[in-house]
Amino acid sequence: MTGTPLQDCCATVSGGLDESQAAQLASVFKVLADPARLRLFSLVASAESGEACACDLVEPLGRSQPTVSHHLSALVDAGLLTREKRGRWAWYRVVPEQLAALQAALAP
Amino acid sequence: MTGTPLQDCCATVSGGLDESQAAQLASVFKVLADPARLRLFSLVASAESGEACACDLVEPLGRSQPTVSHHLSALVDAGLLTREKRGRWAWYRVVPEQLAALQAALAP
DNA sequence: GCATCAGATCGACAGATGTCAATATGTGCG
DNA sequence: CGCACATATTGACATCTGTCGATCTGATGC
Repeated sequence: MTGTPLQDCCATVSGGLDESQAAQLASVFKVLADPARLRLFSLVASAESGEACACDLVEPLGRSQPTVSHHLSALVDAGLLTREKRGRWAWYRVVPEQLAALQAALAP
Repeated sequence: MTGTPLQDCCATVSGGLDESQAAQLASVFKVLADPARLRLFSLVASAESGEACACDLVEPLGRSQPTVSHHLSALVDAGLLTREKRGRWAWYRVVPEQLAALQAALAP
């Protein structure tokens, strides 16, 4: 889970991926392939202000605080979210570029 | 892994998914979250005729025949590919609707 | 300094997953 | 029928992964 940009350009899923390209793309999908992370991501994405505090994510997810922190780190490592610590709190925002890159990878 | 259509309409990732929606969407991502399956899918997607025979997929993937068959079944179960048996051979095609649904789920 | 709070990290553990060898199923051909 | 071939299924195994409780790290406020 590198967080590096998904591809230089236009290496879509329909193009005959080699093993390393496939591994890289798969690693990003893997992060989204979990209900907890998917819900965390959607919670951040649907935040009014464009960002969400970790403290507001534990309760709606219904999982322990360490688990939420773990999943948020995975989303950050995958380049899907950014984390900014302000005082005691951690604020998360979506990375539209990575979302767009994923979407592009699925384009025929 | 049901293969049911991904959503009735417009339940994007940015909309506050509930647990069951998230689980369903995650199960499709999970199938793509593996290099072997991603490469199989891209091989089928890039086939000239729009379909590919399983016999032509084992060698380029570099994995055993049972493993390839296993992954192809997963892709079919997820609704990403269809399988048609003709004689001794099995032919696979992509399901554009499911691909489009996935793409739509990532739309902001 | 000290107590408190938010969040990250660690350690452990049950359950899921990818892989292969062996075997089964089913199809076409003499 | 009987053999060869293409796939699918089964069983076993090592590895990965999600989860939690306990603990550590920092920041705030008295």
